[in-house]
Amino acid sequence: MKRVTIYDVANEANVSLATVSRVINGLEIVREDTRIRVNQAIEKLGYKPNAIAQGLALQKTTSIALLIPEASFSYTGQIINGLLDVAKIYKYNITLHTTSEAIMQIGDIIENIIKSRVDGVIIYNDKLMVDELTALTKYQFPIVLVGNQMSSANIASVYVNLQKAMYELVSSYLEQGKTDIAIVQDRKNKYMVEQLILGASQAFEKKGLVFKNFIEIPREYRSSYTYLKEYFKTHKHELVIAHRDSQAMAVINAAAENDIKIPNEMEVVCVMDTKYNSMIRPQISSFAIPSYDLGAVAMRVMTKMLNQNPVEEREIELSYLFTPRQSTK
Amino acid sequence: MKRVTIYDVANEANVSLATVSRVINGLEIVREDTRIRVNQAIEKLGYKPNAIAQGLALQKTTSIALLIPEASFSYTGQIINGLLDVAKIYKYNITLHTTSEAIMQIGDIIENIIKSRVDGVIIYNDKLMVDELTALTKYQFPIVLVGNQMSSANIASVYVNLQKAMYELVSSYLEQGKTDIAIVQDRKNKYMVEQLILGASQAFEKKGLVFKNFIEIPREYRSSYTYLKEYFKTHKHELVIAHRDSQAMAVINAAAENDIKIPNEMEVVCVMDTKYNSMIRPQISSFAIPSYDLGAVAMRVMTKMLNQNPVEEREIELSYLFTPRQSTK
DNA sequence: CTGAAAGCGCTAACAC
DNA sequence: GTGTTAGCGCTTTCAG
Repeated sequence: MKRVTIYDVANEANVSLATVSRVINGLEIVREDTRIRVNQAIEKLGYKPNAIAQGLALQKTTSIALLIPEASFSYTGQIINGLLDVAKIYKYNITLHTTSEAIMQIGDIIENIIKSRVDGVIIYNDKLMVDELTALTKYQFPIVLVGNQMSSANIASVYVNLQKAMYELVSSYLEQGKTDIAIVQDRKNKYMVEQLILGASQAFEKKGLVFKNFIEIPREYRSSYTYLKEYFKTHKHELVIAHRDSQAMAVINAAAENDIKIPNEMEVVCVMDTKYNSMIRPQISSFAIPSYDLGAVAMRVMTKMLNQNPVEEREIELSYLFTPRQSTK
Repeated sequence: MKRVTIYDVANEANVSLATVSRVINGLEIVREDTRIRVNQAIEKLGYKPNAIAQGLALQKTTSIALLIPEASFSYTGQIINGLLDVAKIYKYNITLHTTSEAIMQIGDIIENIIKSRVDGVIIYNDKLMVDELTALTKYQFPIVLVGNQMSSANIASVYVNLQKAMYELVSSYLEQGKTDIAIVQDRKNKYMVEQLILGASQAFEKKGLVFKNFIEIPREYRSSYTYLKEYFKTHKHELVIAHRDSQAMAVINAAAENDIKIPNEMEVVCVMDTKYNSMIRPQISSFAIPSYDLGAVAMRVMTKMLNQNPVEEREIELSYLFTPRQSTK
């Protein structure tokens, strides 16, 4: 099929290309009959406006870049879905970019994003990447962070206050006199885990105690599970907190292998909620994080910023809900 | 930061924009010293070529659309990762599009993709969507299907032969005299399940038998699990096959709740392999499907087609490997 | 209400 | 080697 341009349509309908442009953009100032004529021509020729050319002329691409850490789809999936759903509504396209562990690449990715002239960038990441952020900041476009609290002139953020969540959870355990509480490291989500530790430490402090049970998975262990299996031979806690479902499962399995009964001898809480938490036995207690909403709201804020609408709140905190299951008493 | 164009760079470096263009495109026919001068100007002004303008001029966007079913990230994650890694190498951008159950939207999505003038489309989907495919076919660009076997002038595909996998698996059970084999429906992956049934039926036929244990989850059940819990009160099979991990887990859990011992009283196999299969206890036997490679190869084939390279094989079959775990004897 | 023409930023002949 | 110029397809004043 030959490329059919606005020009062909104009010819076919015996109008100027300006008129065709008006029709496809729904401008009211076109007479009924010529509009119909143009539409027929469009139909007949199978004309589809070239978004690239429009982008050039309008200086905007109606597409926004999504930056997420590599291989994180299982817990990013809902966020992406939320994002895409509202992107669809506002007719925005999403370009997908992943950051791998190799820091090197990140510069290239940013460069690539800038060249692509997206209208905005949505970033979901563990680490705050301050440098990269400022690099992006230079280029006008709005940035929405999901998961991290932070804002500035053209940066907004949508997040869940994990620190508070952790503070509340840990506090409630401390109230019960349970002070042997541990957090499992999640290398892939360094920033998140920092928040967890902060919240826990705060709760401990309030009780005049010090939080110190951070279970670090040594580099040489391929998986948390292999390490934890050893770990629980000689350790046991009243409560173990993990960030992701797979880590929580590793805890559950490793504990089981060492005959530690859950929840009676040890309780387990997973922070991020996924469907897998309720699929394993015992089902894992977790925080219901509104992942879908995180994405949806982020995209919504983005569209507001793009339309120069006043954004009342640049730091939007979404609520969580602790969902007790079988892994806690 | 003001928009800086190729023109500004040309001015700054006292050359014509053509020369700047040559430099940024790495054409050799530029003298050393002027190239350096241009590069300095680029550096100084912080110039980044406008990919949109390039796209218009070159009639290609170096970006390709990825179309996947909504909410399928958990089992599509690896595919996307493979895709993106290769895309990065070849400097292609990926735009993400998801299809929801509502068929209505699909037309809009296709329309959108066409308008965006991507160089190609990669589709991962359960159903073959023949209509939509032909709609896309009209528009020149190459299409790569992942998961489905199919090809034509500008359509290639990368897939795993699940039918064969199923045939082999079921055959081996039939050889052992185990004929009570069931497959669990997966609504989200209709096409895949069809293949499973085909393979199983074939194996049965060869033995002069008929396969008929297709466990259909009634519409009214929110989840497979709630249905299966009832189902296994009155049913038991020698082998149950599920497509996705979550379905297999539902089987395992529902069986356990009805005191059916796995694998002794009933064996379970999951087709698609995810990390969760080995996280649940008993660990679920499954086929190791090279998801990452599916994505990577798909993208590689795409680049070949885009560069008019001869594509030796338009239907690329990747191999699977049965990985026995605790859910089978 | 419609048309003419300039311009969005860049590439690619074609001259010099 | 480097500059000139004509597009790429569309939007948008500005006239009429």
